[in-house]
Amino acid sequence: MTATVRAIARAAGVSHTTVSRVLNRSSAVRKSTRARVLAEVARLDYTPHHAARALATRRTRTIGAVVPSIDSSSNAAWLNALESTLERHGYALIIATAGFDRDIEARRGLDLIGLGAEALVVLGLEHDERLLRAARSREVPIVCTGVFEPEFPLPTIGSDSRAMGAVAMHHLLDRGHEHIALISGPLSGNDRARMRLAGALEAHPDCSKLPHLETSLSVDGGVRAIRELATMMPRPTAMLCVSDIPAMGALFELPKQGLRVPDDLSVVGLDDFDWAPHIEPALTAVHAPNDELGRALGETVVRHLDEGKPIDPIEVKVRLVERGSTARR
Amino acid sequence: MTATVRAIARAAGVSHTTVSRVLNRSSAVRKSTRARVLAEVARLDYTPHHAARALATRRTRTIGAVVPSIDSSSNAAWLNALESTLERHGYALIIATAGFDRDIEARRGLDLIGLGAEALVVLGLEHDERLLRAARSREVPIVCTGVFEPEFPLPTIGSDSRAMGAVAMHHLLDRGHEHIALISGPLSGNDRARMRLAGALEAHPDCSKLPHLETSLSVDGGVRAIRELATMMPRPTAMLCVSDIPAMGALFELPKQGLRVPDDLSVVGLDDFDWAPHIEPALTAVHAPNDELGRALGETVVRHLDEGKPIDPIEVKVRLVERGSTARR
DNA sequence: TCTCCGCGTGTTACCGGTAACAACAATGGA
DNA sequence: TCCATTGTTGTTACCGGTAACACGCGGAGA
Repeated sequence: MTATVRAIARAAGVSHTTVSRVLNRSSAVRKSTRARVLAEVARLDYTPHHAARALATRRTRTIGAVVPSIDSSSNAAWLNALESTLERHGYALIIATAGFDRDIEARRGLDLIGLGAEALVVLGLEHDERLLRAARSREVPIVCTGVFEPEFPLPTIGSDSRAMGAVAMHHLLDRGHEHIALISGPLSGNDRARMRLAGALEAHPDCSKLPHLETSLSVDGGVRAIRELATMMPRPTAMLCVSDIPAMGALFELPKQGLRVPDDLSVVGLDDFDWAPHIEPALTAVHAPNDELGRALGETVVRHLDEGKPIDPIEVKVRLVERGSTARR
Repeated sequence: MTATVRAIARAAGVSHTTVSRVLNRSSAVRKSTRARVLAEVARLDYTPHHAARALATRRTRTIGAVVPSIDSSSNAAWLNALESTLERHGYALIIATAGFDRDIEARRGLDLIGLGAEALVVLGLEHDERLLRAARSREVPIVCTGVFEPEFPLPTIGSDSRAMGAVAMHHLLDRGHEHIALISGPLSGNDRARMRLAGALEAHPDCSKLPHLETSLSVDGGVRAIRELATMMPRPTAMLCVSDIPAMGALFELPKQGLRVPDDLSVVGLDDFDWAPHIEPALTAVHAPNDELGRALGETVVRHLDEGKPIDPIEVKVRLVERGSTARR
């Protein structure tokens, strides 16, 4: 029932090609013809049929992203910025969720390629070979985000996960802490978390005996981790949270366990979410600029698709923001 | 370069229609033929061309959602559940962000329709007439979410925003509070917030003189609201946060202003995010089940598109969870 | 034996755009 | 006056699927 180029053409008394030309400014059209066509376009409330155009041009102007879940603060933030950036350039974003399962990630990635995604954004470095092969053979570029590894065969756009861990660890070491507990979410299927953790450990001169608590990636996970930590003897003098999400739970639970921050225990987080400056005590954290990340992703991918520029790795720099949750030992 | 039905057909020595039939089980195909075709499909790594299929079938199996932003906890949560639900039924979700601007929302909604979205999910009741008209004329169903209004001309799937406000207000009234401050994010362009607020006010016998602080929808907004509230004379004995996001900031800032919760001031929130039970004191809040909402949205839309069932309004029930942040006056 | 039916398959057209190419008029310089 | 060039438009094919229809064939029933 909806108008087509041919319907417009008939109404305006021209050929359907001329209508297409008017709509795409692809070649010269007489001013009067153009006006007549545009009038009919408006009158008949014409909207181009995306699938038809995609079929003819072999361009969908669609980008795919596969993430573990939409509703984790860090992903949501860069996805949001990515979507806005793409929109400004006339691209759409399709998001698929895959949890932390590599098989599912591959399946969803293949779905997106099948849907016509012209580029794929995925998290981290580890991906199923089937997905990589399919993307290569169909010439769909893959961008790995949430990490920065300039030597990696695929382009990475993100922050140096190892450095994030290391910066946080150095901060604690500088303040005289040695016995430092590490808290992280699940490491399986999450190489970003593993790299953050590894970066932190490597920065410690004697990392082999640092306690590491692996909990769920939730506020509640942080709470449970602290209950466990409270029983440790000797108690660590500091803790490093590989994600801010459990850090929030930790800051809530520590006082309940009779532990004052930072007097009894210093706490440092990675991510630096918006609540970090306001919680009591304010959380010292390594800031990961997710907005900047989303914009960088979008701009780079668009420049590649529109102008053929290569997708080069980009490091989104992090910085430590010192607040009240850490103190000299 | 990628394989097409015709390429498969040539390789398998059949017609391209037969290949299509094998892939869609649309009519009987001899077992041996079927096997031959499937072998070639696998060998040539064939993937259906989505745009071509969409053009021929006039189905895209794509749903659109227009939200203010992806990275607000409540939206992210139901979007996540919606995406998973749709995926299970073979549908893709395209998310567009529009802030709280009705014009932009209309533009982005039209974009999604142009992209071939078979249904549109939008937040709240107020929408640009152009968008509604376009959806109607193209027979794209629109579902309003984040609200429940059975009498509204468009189907609504969500929680009764007024009731959320009312439940919270009654809780405070029951505990003997009368002088109750209301804190909300920006009301402009956000009818859900306005309805929550209205519901709360209407539940109060003498609502005309209740103070209302409109701040930004952020933790920082809550902090600033409390700084303002601390100067009020006489000071309210309770506050009702129309969203949990500023509620977090409020709970952080209140002790800094020398106000103890709940002794000096009771606090109740709407939404009940995951941190609510863990913050100190634990936040009494009206729980909005966003996961359930996302699933309900997905199932209903899919049932409509796949089975022709009507999209009926669905109320996602809320409940008050009483915790430590509210007390008898 | 003949007809009818259903199964399996191919032929052909169509979905709604874009693009290569042809056609034709008007213009301008030789 | 003639030809090359430019500007404007139409013809036709094609992108990669799906679907209506036709057709040949074998078996069942009359």
